[in-house]
Amino acid sequence: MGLNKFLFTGNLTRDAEIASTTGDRARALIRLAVNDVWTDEQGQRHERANFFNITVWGSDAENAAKYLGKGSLIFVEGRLASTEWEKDGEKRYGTDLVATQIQYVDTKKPGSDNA
Amino acid sequence: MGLNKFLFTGNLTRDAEIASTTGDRARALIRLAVNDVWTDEQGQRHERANFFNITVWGSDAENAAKYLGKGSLIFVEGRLASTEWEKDGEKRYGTDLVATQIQYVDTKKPGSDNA
Amino acid sequence: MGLNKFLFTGNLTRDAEIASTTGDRARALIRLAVNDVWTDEQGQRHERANFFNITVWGSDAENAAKYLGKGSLIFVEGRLASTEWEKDGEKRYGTDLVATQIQYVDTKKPGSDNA
Amino acid sequence: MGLNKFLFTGNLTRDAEIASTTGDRARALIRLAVNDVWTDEQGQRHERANFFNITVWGSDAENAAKYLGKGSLIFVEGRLASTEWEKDGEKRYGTDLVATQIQYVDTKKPGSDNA
DNA sequence: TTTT
DNA sequence: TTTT
Repeated sequence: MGLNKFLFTGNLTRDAEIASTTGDRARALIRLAVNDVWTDEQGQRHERANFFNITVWGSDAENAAKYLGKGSLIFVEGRLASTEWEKDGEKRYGTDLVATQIQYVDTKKPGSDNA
Repeated sequence: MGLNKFLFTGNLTRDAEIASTTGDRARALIRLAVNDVWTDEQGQRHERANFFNITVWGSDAENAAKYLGKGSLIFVEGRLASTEWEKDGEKRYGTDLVATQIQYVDTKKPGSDNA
Repeated sequence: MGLNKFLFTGNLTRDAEIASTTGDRARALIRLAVNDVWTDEQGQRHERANFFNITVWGSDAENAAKYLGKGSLIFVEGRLASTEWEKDGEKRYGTDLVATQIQYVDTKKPGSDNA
Repeated sequence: MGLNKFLFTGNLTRDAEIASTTGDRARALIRLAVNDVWTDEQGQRHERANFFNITVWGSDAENAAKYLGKGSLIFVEGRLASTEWEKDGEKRYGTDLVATQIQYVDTKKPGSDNA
């Protein structure tokens, strides 16, 4: 019921690929670099990239695998999901990013147009 | 330069507290439950809560510690930061959530009004 | 396909009421006051209320009419729709606000609890 | 004090231009098309564009005039302001959209890169 | 480590 | 007054 949304613009650091298909539902993984620029209190300019793994489902996943390559610029909207799992008897917590919508700003993949 | 934003509405699962102060800059941690309700293809209703740790800085942190208690309903906006660290010689990757704006929708803390 | 969202917290300036029902679909109108506080460059504090008419559909409309009265505090999420119409042979343009989700923060209506 | 926010992604329907400058404060107007796609209960696909006028102030206005042309894809965040005025002795009410943040997703203006 |  |  609560609002749960993320918004990114960034570039793929590798080609999008189908990671699995269960039933008829494809799942792709997108590795995104989101660039950050800021100036600190001393007026010094800084740059840093943040890297995110984003899960894409269904026909969005199939389109991503077809059209999105390394370097592609996209706008992504999605939801955050909290996860927990166990490793070596120790509980761990993490955050998953699931895309609900992708807009192709600049498709770098050969043979694809920006449609 | 890229767009990097998250938006949540949710309830605190515990009182907000100052976690540390470096120089004059306070840092608080907020533990947020964001409730999700959806109906699947079979018309079955599902509910699930997602839990997020959100870092708050400066005067926002001080106000959070003063006014936000367990159960408080807030709107939070912020940025996602990718992190990497090592444990037992193994690289791990995660995602931090940093608040840039908090709006108090319903303050549950005794002694605080919704002003 | 584009992102289109508004977010408000505010108080009703009058009781919510069903405005019409077409088929089985109810439509209610909510009149919301959203308070604004800011300090100008001279450090002077200002206050102002903004007033918005928000359209609510279906079961949300029925619930609003049942539970939301003058003074109720709510969180509303919704979409903006551009409209155009003619009056006296002159074209006019406006903006409609349509709720997609309402959270009751404080129900002022007698006989309703904050559930 | 209340939350008051809008979020759009859309394309400019014309070049951004400085509308006025008072003191040293520039004001620009952006005309945005926000595309909407949905499928109704009959499975029929619909498309519609919503058109919004957004006011931009200060250096954001100057940058918009420099970098944003017809077709540019942007993300805009801002506040809604209710307005009232009189025309022919009749009171009219409207809603203004004021940008607080603009992110350039795809700058179409010749001579500008997506920096 | 879990809120309404 | 309409963009992809």
